[in-house]
Amino acid sequence: MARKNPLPDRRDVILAAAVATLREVGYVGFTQPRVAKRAEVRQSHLTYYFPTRLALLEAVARIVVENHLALLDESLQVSSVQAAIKAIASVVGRPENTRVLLALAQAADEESCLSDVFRDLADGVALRIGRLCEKLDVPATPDQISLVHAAVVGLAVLNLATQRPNPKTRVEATLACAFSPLQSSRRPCA
Amino acid sequence: MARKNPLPDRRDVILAAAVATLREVGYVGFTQPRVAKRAEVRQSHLTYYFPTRLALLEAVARIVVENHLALLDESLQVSSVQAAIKAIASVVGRPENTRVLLALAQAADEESCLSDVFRDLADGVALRIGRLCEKLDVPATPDQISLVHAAVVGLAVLNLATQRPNPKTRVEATLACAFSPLQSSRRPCA
DNA sequence: GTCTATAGATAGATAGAC
DNA sequence: GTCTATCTATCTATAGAC
Repeated sequence: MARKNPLPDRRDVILAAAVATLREVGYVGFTQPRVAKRAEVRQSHLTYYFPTRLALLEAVARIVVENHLALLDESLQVSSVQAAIKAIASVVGRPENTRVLLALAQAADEESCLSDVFRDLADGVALRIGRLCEKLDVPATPDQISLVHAAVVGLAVLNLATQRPNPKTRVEATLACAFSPLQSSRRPCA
Repeated sequence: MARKNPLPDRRDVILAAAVATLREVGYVGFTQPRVAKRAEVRQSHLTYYFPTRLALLEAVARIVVENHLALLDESLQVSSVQAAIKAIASVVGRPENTRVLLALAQAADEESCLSDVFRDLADGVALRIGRLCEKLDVPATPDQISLVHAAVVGLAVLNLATQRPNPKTRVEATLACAFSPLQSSRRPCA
C-alpha cells in the first residue's frame, strides 16, 4: 500500500523514527517523547498524527512485520540448505531484529488488537519456511515447518537474553539439526 | 538458600507480591506502586527493602528462575516421551509462565546483570531436557537438546503472542516432531 | 488541517521521622 | 532497623493557538 506520492509526509518520518526507536531500545523505551525527539518534532505534535500511544504502536507493528517478512524474502534467496541456515542465523544474530519482535510479542500479550498483527507475522514466517523447503526440494510436513519456525524463534530469544558469545555457530548447529531429518528423508530408510 | 526461619519476613511478602504481579501483568506493568499495593505496603516502604527498581527485579528474577526450574522438575517426572510432551505442553500452555519468562528475557536485554540470571534459567532448562532424554533412554546429542530447548521457547512465545485457540494440540504435534528422530534412531536405519 | 503549550497522571528515589 | 511524607522526573493526553 503505497502512499499517495506528493508529500514525503511527516507521518512517515515519525513512523521511521518510531521503528528505529523500537529496534534500539525495545518496548519499554518506546515512548512518545523519545520517538518525537528522534523524528525532530514535539511530543505534543506526535499526538496529532497518532492520538494515542496504542495508535502509534499499531502502525509501527504493521511496518515492523512488513519489514521483517521482506528481510526474510531477501535473505532466503538461497539454493542450499546450508546457505539457508547461514542466512537464518544471520537474521537471528542481530539483536535489533529480535528485540523488535520481542516487543511485538509483548505488545500482543497486552493489547489483543496487536495479536492480529503478530499472527500475520507468524503466518508469514511459517509460509516462507514452507516455500523455502519446497524450493530446496526438502519435503516437510506442517509439523516439521512448525518445528523449524519455533526453533528459530526460540533461538532468537535465547540469544538475545543470554548474550552469549558466538551465537551463530550455536544457531547454525541447532538449525542443521532441525533440517537433517528432512534431508535424510529424501533417501527413506524404511 | 533458605532464610533464617523466625521471621516470615516482610521482604518475602513483597517478593511474593512482585512475582505475582509480574506473572499477571508482565514487564511493563511491573511497577513499584503496583507491587506495593499487592503486598499491602506503601510504595515508599518498598524502597527500603529494595532501594531501586533494578534491585527488586534482580531478586524477583532469581525467584522466578528457581520456581520455573522446580516446576519443570515436578512436571517432568514422566516415564514416556508422550507423557513428557504432554507435560511440556502444559507448562508452555499457561500464559503466565511464558509472560514472566518473556519479561525476564526483556529485562536481560536491558540490564546486562540480568543476563546472568537468564543464563542460569537457560542452562537449567537444557540440563533438564538432557536428563529427561537420558531417563527415557532417548539418545540425544547436545545439538538435539538445543533444538528441543529452542522449540519449546519458541512455541511458548508464539502461543502467548498469537493467542490462538487449542494451543496444546499444536505444541504437542510440534514437539512430537522434535522427538521423533531421536526415538527412531533407537532402531538405526543405517 | 497543522502544530504547541500545558495539564494530568504515574513512575522512581530521597531525606528524614519513629 | 523500620517505615513514611514528599520531591523530581517522565509519560500520555487535552484544549486551544495558528
